[in-house]
Amino acid sequence: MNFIEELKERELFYASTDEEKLVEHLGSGSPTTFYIGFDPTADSLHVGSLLQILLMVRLQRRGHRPVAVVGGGTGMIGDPSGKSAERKLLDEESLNTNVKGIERQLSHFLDMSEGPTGARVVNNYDWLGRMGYIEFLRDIGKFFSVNAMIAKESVKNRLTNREQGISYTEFSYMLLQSYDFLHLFKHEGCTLQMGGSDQWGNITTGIDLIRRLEGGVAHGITIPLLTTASGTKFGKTEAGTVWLDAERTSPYQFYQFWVRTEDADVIKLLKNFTFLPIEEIHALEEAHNAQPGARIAAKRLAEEMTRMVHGEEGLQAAQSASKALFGGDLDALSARALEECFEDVPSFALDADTLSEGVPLISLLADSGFVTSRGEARRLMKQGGFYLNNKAEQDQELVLTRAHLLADRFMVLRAGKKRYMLIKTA
RNA sequence: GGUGGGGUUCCCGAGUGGCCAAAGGGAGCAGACUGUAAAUCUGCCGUCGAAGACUUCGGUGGUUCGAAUCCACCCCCCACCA
Repeated sequence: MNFIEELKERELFYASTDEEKLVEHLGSGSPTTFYIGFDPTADSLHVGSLLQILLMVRLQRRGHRPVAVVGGGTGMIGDPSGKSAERKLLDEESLNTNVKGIERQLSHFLDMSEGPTGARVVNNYDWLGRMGYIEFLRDIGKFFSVNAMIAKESVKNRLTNREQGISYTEFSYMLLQSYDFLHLFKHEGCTLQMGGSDQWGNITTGIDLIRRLEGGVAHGITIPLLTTASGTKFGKTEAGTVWLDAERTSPYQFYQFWVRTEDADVIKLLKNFTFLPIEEIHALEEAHNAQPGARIAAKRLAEEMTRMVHGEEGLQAAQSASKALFGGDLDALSARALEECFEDVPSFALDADTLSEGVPLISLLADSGFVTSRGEARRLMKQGGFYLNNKAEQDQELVLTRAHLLADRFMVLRAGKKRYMLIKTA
């Protein structure tokens, strides 16, 4: 099975340039160098970009050579594709921090070893940053037709939008991305760019540029943008974006994110994100349909993803914490089991002396960050959604003392069915 | 630089002197139903609180008993023209 077929089978194919030639190119026996660009809008990548990373991994495993371009230069501009509003520009310092963080994460997934298929991470600021404006206009700008540029969907939307226009800066974005491709073609022998379907215009423009300036042949593949069956943004939870960095999204939270995948999405996500053989995914689908309540597929998805991102150790922590919290009777849990949860579950340290004097529950809820305000704490309790140590608690005047501790050290706060926080005395 | 249109609570978006903490929708949170799913229904959704009080409608200063709403100046965004 060739790469394109693999992508199609995994619902990861959206469009490509001449498919026949592309397949031939990739199957020639020698490694093809390909690239994907990453936006340095934060110092960590999130589950959305993970899909792109895994795409690189898939192709690298087939004996090709990945180049990850971190957009240190283009990040200063902002891609108008898929955006309805002008982007805020990042300053150089935070950009640098972000670039470093992303580089570190990419190296976790890609094989960075020396050799013909060893991955590289490059920063396009290295070539864009030192290019002069006049030089750019003369050498590159000359080859772009404004007529063609304004016909691009991404630009057209912003052009016809009366409320939100497009700045010259953003308008120039596609030139820079095209230049990236050209640069990589010349210096890295890169002949393939991949990206989300919103990148199609930018990719083809780059291919055109390579043909015109170098007479070279380059290719492009796009994959579908991630959406969920219920139309919400993928990769967001009540706590915000799901990051790959354990500091930002703990393995427990990461695991939980995947466990809660909607039925309608779970099989697609298994195909998109995991390396499980397609036959195994089909088997999971059957098992799921046979007894959907068991959430077999979602648990497997969570397991695979957590292991992939946080390792076996992270997976163990996430699973044991999940088991402890969703297992039922907290009283039966040992201090040790609770302690293990702390590594991962959001927690808050409470001063033991303060507790001896008594702490109003409402205050603790707000101060620990469990809820955003005292008003919300009251609301939560009034509506019956609050649990202290897994027992419903509606007394808004309750003052906590040492008597409320589990195993003499802990308290477990819970909102609704699934949001937990552990309070630990110190 | 000119003309016109805008900047409202997380987002979109009503509101043009008191009835406005501010319609409606979305997002979010909780409850019911469930399977840590979806859909649906219900409640909540500025802060503190028992009531009630306090802060908010780009900024600053005015007018007024009273302003998100009127006036002045300023800042920012958009469109068209130059």
